[in-house]
Amino acid sequence: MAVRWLEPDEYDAWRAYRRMRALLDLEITRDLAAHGLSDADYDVLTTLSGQDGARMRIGELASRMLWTQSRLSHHLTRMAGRGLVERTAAAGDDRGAVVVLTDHGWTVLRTAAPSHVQCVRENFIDLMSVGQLKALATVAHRVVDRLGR
Amino acid sequence: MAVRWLEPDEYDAWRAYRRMRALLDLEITRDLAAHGLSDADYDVLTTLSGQDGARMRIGELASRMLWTQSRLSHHLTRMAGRGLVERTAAAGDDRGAVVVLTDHGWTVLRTAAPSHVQCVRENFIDLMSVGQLKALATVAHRVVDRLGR
DNA sequence: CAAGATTGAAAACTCAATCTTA
DNA sequence: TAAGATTGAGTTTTCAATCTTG
Repeated sequence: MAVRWLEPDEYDAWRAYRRMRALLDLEITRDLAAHGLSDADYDVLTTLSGQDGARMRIGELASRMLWTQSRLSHHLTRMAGRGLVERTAAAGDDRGAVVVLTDHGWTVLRTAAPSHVQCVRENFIDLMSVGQLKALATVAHRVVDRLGR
Repeated sequence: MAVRWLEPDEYDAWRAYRRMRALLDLEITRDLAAHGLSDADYDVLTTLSGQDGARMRIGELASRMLWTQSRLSHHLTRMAGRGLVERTAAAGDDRGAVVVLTDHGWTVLRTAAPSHVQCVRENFIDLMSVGQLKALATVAHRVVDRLGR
């Protein structure tokens, strides 16, 4: 099978995409660190905050975040230790567990969010035209449709 | 200071972008793992392979990859242990060190590359129109210009 | 036995401290 | 003292094994 290597334009786009990601990640990490949060912490907090009662089954949270349950379990232990979340029993299934955002978790999230959103805006969203934003969204959705189970 | 939250379209694009990244990373990781490589390994190998003599000063390699020297140093120790790269002295500066791709490193890279490129093609590049590819590249370059040093 | 989740050990990454030469 | 790089300790992530309930 002959390999179809990337054309110059394709290779350039791929490399630029990779570099953008890396730089944006560094910037976001820096921004969140100022509020005492890691990227992972913030993902957990925002994902929970979007749910009714800010609570979720652990397995569901893990699959939503595309994390392994093991990773999430370890991470929740640390976050619970800092008072950001709490583990509670699942109603109707004694095997299951539910994580809930604590008041403190809410407070920290609300404190960090404005600066985070501004960071995303300044360094990503606001650098695009409407057409580019739309192109990005379209492409992203196609990739997600293809790879998302 | 009032926060400019993301508009629905912006939020959707941001979320889709994040999910695309995560899924694409998982797929690429899976593909490379079949050849015994991590994403980090592959980045080191390809970056080195693009240089004259497949050799680079360690500090230069670190900054090119946007890694800390510490991370790279630890990683090179492991890669050297597997025979993928070799540390050598830098000509003209006895403080410096140079990493070189070994023959084995080349072999592994050439073995893994075709499948990796196909993975990137199938799940990313080939899912875009020419216009979308161009939009992506433009945006990525803008972000890189803004955040890169 | 399968599902839901946790655990412990090993690998990878980060951070600050250290070592060596310019 | 600064530049180039490595080291060790602590944290996070991964991988496989385990525990508990359906």
